Amino acid sequence: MLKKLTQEQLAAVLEAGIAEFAEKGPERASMGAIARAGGLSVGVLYKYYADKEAFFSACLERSLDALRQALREIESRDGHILSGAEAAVRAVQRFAREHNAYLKLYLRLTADCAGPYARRLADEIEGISSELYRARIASARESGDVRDDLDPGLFAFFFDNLLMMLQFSYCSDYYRERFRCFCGGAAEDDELVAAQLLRFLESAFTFSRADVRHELREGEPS
Amino acid sequence: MLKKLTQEQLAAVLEAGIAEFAEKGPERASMGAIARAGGLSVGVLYKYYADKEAFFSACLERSLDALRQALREIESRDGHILSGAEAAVRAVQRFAREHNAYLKLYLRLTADCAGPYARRLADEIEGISSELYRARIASARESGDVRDDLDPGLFAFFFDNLLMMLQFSYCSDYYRERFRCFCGGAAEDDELVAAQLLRFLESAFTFSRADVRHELREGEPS
Amino acid sequence: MLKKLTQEQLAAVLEAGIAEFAEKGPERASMGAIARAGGLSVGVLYKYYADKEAFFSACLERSLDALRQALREIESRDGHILSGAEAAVRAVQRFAREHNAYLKLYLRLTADCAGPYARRLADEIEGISSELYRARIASARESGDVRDDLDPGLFAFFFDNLLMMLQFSYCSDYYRERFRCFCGGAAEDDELVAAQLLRFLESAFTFSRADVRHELREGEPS
Amino acid sequence: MLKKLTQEQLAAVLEAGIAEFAEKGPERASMGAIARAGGLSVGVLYKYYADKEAFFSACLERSLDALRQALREIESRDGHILSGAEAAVRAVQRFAREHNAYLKLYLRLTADCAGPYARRLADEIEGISSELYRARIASARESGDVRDDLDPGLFAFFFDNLLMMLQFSYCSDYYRERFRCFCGGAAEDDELVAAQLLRFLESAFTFSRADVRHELREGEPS
DNA sequence: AATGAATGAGAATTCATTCAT
DNA sequence: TATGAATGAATTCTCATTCAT
Repeated sequence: MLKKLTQEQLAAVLEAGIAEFAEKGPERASMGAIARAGGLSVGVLYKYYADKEAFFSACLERSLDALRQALREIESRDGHILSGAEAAVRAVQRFAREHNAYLKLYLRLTADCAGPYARRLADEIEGISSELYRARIASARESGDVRDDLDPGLFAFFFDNLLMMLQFSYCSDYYRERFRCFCGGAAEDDELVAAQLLRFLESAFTFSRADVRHELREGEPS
Repeated sequence: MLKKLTQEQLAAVLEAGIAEFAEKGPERASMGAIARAGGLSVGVLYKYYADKEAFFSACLERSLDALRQALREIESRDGHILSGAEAAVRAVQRFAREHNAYLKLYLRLTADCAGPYARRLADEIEGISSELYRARIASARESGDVRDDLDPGLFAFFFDNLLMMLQFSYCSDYYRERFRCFCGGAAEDDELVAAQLLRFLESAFTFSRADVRHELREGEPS
Repeated sequence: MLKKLTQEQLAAVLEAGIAEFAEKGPERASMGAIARAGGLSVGVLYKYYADKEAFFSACLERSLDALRQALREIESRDGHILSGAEAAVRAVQRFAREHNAYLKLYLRLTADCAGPYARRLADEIEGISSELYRARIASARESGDVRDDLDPGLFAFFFDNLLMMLQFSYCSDYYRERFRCFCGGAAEDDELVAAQLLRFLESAFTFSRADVRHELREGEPS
Repeated sequence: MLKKLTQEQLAAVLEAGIAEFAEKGPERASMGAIARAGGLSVGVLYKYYADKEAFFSACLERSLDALRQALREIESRDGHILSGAEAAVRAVQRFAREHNAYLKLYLRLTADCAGPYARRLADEIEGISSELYRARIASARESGDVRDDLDPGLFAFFFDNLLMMLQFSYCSDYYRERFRCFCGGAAEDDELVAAQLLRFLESAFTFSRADVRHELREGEPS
């Protein structure tokens, strides 16, 4: 009996598929090209995956596993919300550098408005992070670490928006160029970007106009 | 020499193209269907645009013209940077509601990593807003309206990121679903969203940890 | 405007299709080969026929039109049932020589047990001839031209069976060879075959054992 | 040297093949499915049969063996030619009911105009029955049991044609439907069909117009 | 110059056949 | 020697692009 597709081969086609799907889009990606890139024949590919659709799903699943894994790592961190944010920012930067293609694919799917995945994907992925962030924000609010004049959902939404855009700015040609447009060489300096974003977030998270006024008043002599 | 298409005809195909591209995606959009919908024959379409790619690019350009127009309106406003931000947020909301298809198309562009236009278009489009925002921030910094501990480029970048994501959250199926994941029904309440985002921005723009400490100290009796 | 497929071209592809379907069978027939043989590109073929199935149906319809036409010619003849039979036999011979491919196709379809056409075809084609023959036999019986001890349906069935086999014996390789096996060179001699078959039929049609006995008795002197 | 497949295994694949070929047709029948159904691996199947074509041929051969066997049983019968015909008709009916798939396959063969086996098989199979029938007719003619105004070959041919069509009328969907078209419910009544066919044959076999006239004359008083 | 019919390259998918194990 | 996984040629069908009218 011939050995089944080894784990390496399997991983290879999936990676090839992710790259091709990310690069060309699900429609223009060619199963033939993927098989070749993955080092096997179309035939086997179709032995393991019923059709393009099924194979695409498998590629997607692989990408999402990595995404979820990354999320879970951030999730596990305790401590001050800002250090959580820092962990998230760093994770985003690392993930974007390491799994460029995964994010390209993810970005493409989010852009394909008519895509049959939009809804399911959104619920599956964003469900995790939205829940995570909201909970974190709620508990931080209780301990007085964050302002209390913002809706936790919207608060989490704005935060995640900043992370998403950062992610994309590392992987899509368009967003990378845009990043450079805005920031010039600073775009290459991960440390700088992280530090500045955290400073931006710290303020947004922490200080409400009311608080500041209040603190000032508090500080005043009676 | 070709008799130019009348302005109406041109507008008609481009709008037809925008609608079709936004709906079906660049791959599944059919040049034939677009020509028909625009009241032209494929032949003429190909007289004016070298190929599908070029035509897509033209549709995009038209969408972006509208975007630029909206930007210019904001640009013209003077006054405090926060009222500028408010104008921008409102503009984004209005534009997203009115020109759904334009934004879908724009989103697609940003996701098409292999698109040969990505780079050029990024420079062209984002160049405007980045310049605008940076200048505004610089002048606001001089007048003490915004913090001075952030790189103006990154500052502008973070701001624009929030606007971009808001935009997309109104037009793509994926981002709309994500919006709901995070915010529930609040996603439908433009006023609430605008107000909360502005509050978030105000803090991020205005208060640095140093300032707050400083102000507290300043407020203390000698 | 380019001319639509001319009638000749249309006829040409259909003939090419009939030939290919008859030769290779509906599955193995290649649309590409048919288009080439018919002198046009696959593209046009698919412009005029939605898919292989639809094109096959069109080929079939063309064949059946010819068959029906031939039947109608026989049908119109009046007179003695044996002269009707003679007309039928001659028609079968002429048709088989002229429209070899049509009959090959027809034979193939009748052999494809699982084919989706079996039922419909049978009803459509055989309905005509069975009705025709039965009516003819019934009237011939009334006028005493044929025996009256056979069920008209079975009678017609046996008659048509002989015609069918004769038909096939002129067109399929197998049946032609079989024909030669049985009859040697006589198989080539249409006149001889027709004459002998008619003699065979005359007896089968006309004389029942009872009649013969009866006639003998009748002829006897009292 | 290959160890031969055991008789059981051989019989199993061939039967599986016959069933699959009869059901799906030679094109859509899958070698893989047949091997599986027959309890072998594709590999072995291809060790024993060069290709699909060759295997199909072997299945056919097996079917035909059964046919020949049935023929031989009829052959052995002596006696009046009409009782031989009766035996043949009954054998056809029994065989058709019992070995449906064999006949379907045989029918397919006769329809496959391009089949490279058509010729050879026709010679092989039809050679037997044509020889048998011709001899029988010749001896019957000598003993005055059948008319003498027909070519023995054509005579045998017409007779076999009637048997063949009867056979097919019991097994192919098309011919079964046609049978019903012509005969209605009578098609189900084997006894009736046999009786009527024999009556038809008796006349065709026995009475020539000349004979009848002659007998009449003979019967006349001098 | 405009038309839209025709072209044909290219993509998905199947399955007979091979061949490494 | 048996296995059944892997191969890849061949087929259907689509649609961007061309070009005869």
